[in-house]
Amino acid sequence: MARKTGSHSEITGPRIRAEAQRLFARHGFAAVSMRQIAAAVGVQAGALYLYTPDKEALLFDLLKTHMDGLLEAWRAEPTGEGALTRLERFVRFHIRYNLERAEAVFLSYMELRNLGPENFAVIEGMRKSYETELEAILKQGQAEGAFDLPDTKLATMAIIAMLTGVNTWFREGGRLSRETVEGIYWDMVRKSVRA
Amino acid sequence: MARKTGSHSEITGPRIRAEAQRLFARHGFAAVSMRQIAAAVGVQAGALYLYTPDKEALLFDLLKTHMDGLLEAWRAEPTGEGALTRLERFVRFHIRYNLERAEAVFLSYMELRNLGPENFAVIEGMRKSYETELEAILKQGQAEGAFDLPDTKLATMAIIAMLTGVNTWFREGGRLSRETVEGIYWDMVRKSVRA
DNA sequence: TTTGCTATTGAACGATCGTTCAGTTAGCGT
DNA sequence: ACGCTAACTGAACGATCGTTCAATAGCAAA
Repeated sequence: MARKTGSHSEITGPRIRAEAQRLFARHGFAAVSMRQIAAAVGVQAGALYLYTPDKEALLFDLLKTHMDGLLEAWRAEPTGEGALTRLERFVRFHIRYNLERAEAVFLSYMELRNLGPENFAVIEGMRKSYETELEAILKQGQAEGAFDLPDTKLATMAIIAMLTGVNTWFREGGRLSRETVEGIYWDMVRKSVRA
Repeated sequence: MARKTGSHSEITGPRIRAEAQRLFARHGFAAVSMRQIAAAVGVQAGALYLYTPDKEALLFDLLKTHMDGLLEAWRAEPTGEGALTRLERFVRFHIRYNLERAEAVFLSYMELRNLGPENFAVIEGMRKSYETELEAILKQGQAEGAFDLPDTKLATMAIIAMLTGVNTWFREGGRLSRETVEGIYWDMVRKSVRA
């Protein structure tokens, strides 16, 4: 037995990334073996190395892909004029986008330390530039006199932590719909920054 | 060579827990071997099993001890009468207590999944009861008419996530002192909940 | 100074780890 | 029908994993 019937790299490749993401998110990068990933895909461990040079590169690919998607999606989002409108867009976008990709978000926050220094710097830089998007909005609001914030950097971190926290407790089909949650969080954020 | 000169269980025990906490926080539970912990303590791997039945129990002990300390410290905190005062106490307490124990906090959030179901339930229950402390304050403020919150459970999660987020970026000796940070966060929280 | 206990070593256990590679089969253009 | 190549197997590599245990050295009480 060697090649499997119906096997194609355009199918196996994505499946490997999908199963790796699922397993890494569930058990943690270090706790998941290449053999477990292979088994989930339905393939032998050696076959994974046709798709990734090593285990860390597989993780990096997942994180990089996620951050690329996040930054691109935010740039594609319609941008309002006033800081208040832009902030509401950001709050709702962040909650929605992250809830739709819970596994990838989880990985991006938990498994960064398993990257080597260069790979770490790449992801960290992308995260930083995402945070800068929010900070720019806060600065604009400050300049407009719509917000009253003693420190925009700190407010940026506070707001992002609060929004990302939704992922830790929100469950589809629970007591509150995603739209309701978006609304309530937007309300709290709006009040917390207002002049 | 068997027993080391000057060796005592009251010394080695705490050192094992301290080094384990440091290494688990830095590299993750699954990525740290018993031999690494032993080496950090200056002992052979087998000696660790005089102090813990297995690796998971070592992690559980760290998490349990941390949560015990957190709950006890909060109960020892002076409790104001008004909801606003009590909320300020909580905000400042949470930031201060967590910043002083960054490694333990990090572990409590990242390594829960490495516990078996029973151990997991214990820690999860303690976390829940800590969250309930905050929610009680929010409910009181709601009843007093001092706060305006559509959902106290959600506000609880939002505030805790925001406060705990300080640990991800705060560095001693940085641009802002811990007291300043406490003040700014308290300002944002106060505004976000006010009627 | 002997005795009993405490603390630890060091070797060993089987299992599993990430990774490599020669060999083998399936798909496909010719 | 053939030959080339893409896709994968299965076995193997040395390293390391968590854990156990008989042997032993330092300590404290007698």
